[in-house]
Amino acid sequence: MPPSLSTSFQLRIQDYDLSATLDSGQAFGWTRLENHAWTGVIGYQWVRLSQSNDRIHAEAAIPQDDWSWLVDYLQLDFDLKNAIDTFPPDPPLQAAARHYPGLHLLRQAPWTCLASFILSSTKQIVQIQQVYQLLCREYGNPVPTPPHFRQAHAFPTPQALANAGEPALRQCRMGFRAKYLHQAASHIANGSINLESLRSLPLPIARRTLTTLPGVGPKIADCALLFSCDQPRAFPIDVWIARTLRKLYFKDQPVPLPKLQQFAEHHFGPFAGLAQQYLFHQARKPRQQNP
DNA sequence: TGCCAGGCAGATG
DNA sequence: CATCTGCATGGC
Repeated sequence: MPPSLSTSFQLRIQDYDLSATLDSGQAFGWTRLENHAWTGVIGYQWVRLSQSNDRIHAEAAIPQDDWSWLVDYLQLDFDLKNAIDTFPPDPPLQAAARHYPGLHLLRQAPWTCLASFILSSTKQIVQIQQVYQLLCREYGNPVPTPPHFRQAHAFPTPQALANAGEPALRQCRMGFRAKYLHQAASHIANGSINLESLRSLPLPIARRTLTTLPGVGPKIADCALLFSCDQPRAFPIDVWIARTLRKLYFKDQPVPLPKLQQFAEHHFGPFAGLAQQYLFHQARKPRQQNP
């Protein structure tokens, strides 16, 4: 067996906060273990991730000779400092970015990401995580899992969810979103929309494509585009971000969503979506005064 | 207990 | 355009 084939992987890295990143409302399939470790499934790979000082540690279920899928998912090569340098010299944003050094954007699989955000509307993050896990266990393919860990499953394919049917999906506690998820899955499964192609389309075109799907409006479209389709200017505006933008930039006036969207795109620059992630994290997990 | 949650679609002025 | 409402479910 070549020495490069191993179930474990380590990488030295600066400016990466694994826990903040996995727990920032981008991806819903991660389970926090004790001592700051996480387990989840990337594609068809089970992984356990942890961080100590300047190292990311990964443990897979089966030996790997190529970890690029992990590097890609975690965006370990992404130059965070360079991106933050493009932010406007805007005190509230600069402060938010300083509060969460090392918070990155992930690069998820487009279908997994789109589907999980279809489930997200007017649901709390904890509930989205529950429904996500339920869907994986019911309709996802089992993946190799190390002993002493609960059997893991991949996220279900569009075909699997299309075949399941709306009433069955409703059993997974997603309520009225079952119809949206089922229709979206059917469209993707029959090829009328190619999610991978969104990665090379201009942002406005990619948006228009996604919002033709039932249950996908501007917010969910931008989540999928930002978190999985290489669209760093996408700027999802949910209730938290809307509140934050109104408070920080509009003196708490009731500015309508389209106006906020327009403002954000002009104000935050080429990595607007990353700025959004810092503002979101700060709004959702306000940190008590820094020492 | 009631309010609200990483919204959207359809209906009304 | 802008605003309003119904939609399921469950955490706090």
